[in-house]
Amino acid sequence: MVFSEHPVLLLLATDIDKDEGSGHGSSQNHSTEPPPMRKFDDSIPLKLLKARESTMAFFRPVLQEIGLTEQQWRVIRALNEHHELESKQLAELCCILSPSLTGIINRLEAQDYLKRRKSTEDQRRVLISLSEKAKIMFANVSPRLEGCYETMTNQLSPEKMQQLKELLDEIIKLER
Amino acid sequence: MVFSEHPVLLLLATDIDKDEGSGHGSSQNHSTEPPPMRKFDDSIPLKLLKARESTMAFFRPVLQEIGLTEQQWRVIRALNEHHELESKQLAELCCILSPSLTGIINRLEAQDYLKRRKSTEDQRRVLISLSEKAKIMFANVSPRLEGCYETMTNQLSPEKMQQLKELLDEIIKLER
DNA sequence: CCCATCTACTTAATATATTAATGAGATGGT
DNA sequence: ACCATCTCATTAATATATTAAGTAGATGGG
Repeated sequence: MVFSEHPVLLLLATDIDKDEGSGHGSSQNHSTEPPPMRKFDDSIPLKLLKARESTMAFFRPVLQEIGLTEQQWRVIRALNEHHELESKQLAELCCILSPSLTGIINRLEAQDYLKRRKSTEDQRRVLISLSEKAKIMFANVSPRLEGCYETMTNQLSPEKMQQLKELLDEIIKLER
Repeated sequence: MVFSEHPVLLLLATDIDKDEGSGHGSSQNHSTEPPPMRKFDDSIPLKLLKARESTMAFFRPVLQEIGLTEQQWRVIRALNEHHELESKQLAELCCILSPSLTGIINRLEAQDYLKRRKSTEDQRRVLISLSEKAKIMFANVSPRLEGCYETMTNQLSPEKMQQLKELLDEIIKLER
């Protein structure tokens, strides 16, 4: 994997106008110069973005049907496992920053999907839990989503899915 | 100014009480009961989200330093490879929907990072290309980002990275 | 040529992401 | 008890994501 390149050469390279017909016709490389920069769509962050999109496509129809966003469902799902959580804990579990979570909680509360109360020991903390309505909805919807998950897993193959999980866990652990 | 925070990714040692399932403790399942649901953070979409966050942590400091967002950089990077693109093509390459792209282009144009012109044959199409300022900036910044990429790759191992790419490509191909 | 239809882009409205700042409440040292 | 300092949640400001609606320009059939 070579990343080193001369900025100047790079600039010159951009002067080569590629025809832009939907395909990436990169067949005209006549130079014997150092390998060009990593191609745009070879980037891991971009692939992770696309992959996430592909997986969400399996679930979106169901969520859309019940009128919940991805993030709202993540919050409800986390609360289903933990009964009651502080805002901060919820944020960590759901990978949602606190300021975003505040709005999400407000909207879910307005729909009677959850309740908030203040901790008696520490008045700063807000404790959040599911309403009965949310529990019932969850019980109805989650089997359908599990079905979607199974479909997706089988379409790739359970082995590859497992392998992917392990690699993702390693990436997640990386510290910059 | 702390990036290392991203509290979202530090859910390693959260002292969130575990057990407490609503009545149905889940250590052992009856064979007749429906299988317990997948645990929350075993979900592939969530892992993909976290993994993307982890990878972006390697690049964010550099982007932040030059005052560009992730999406803005993606656009500039794509334009660096293709010289001139229609809005629609750019959207597809960058995985950004048209309405978002409109705003991103406006802001980048306001900073003199790119130029837009209308196609002469088809007045509907907008053609976008980098300004000289952007090309120079790109030439200066991209080597640093390539360095970040290399650091990340080595930290995981190039082999695993390659393996991950292949699995992600398979996921991306899945059709719902 | 006329018109229905389609396409590319934009606008609008709402939800979320991100960083900085604020306000109420806890905490420790003196 | 007093005060500087922290912490948690929220607000503010800006950028993006997402769906729906709108607008101008192409396109094909009658």
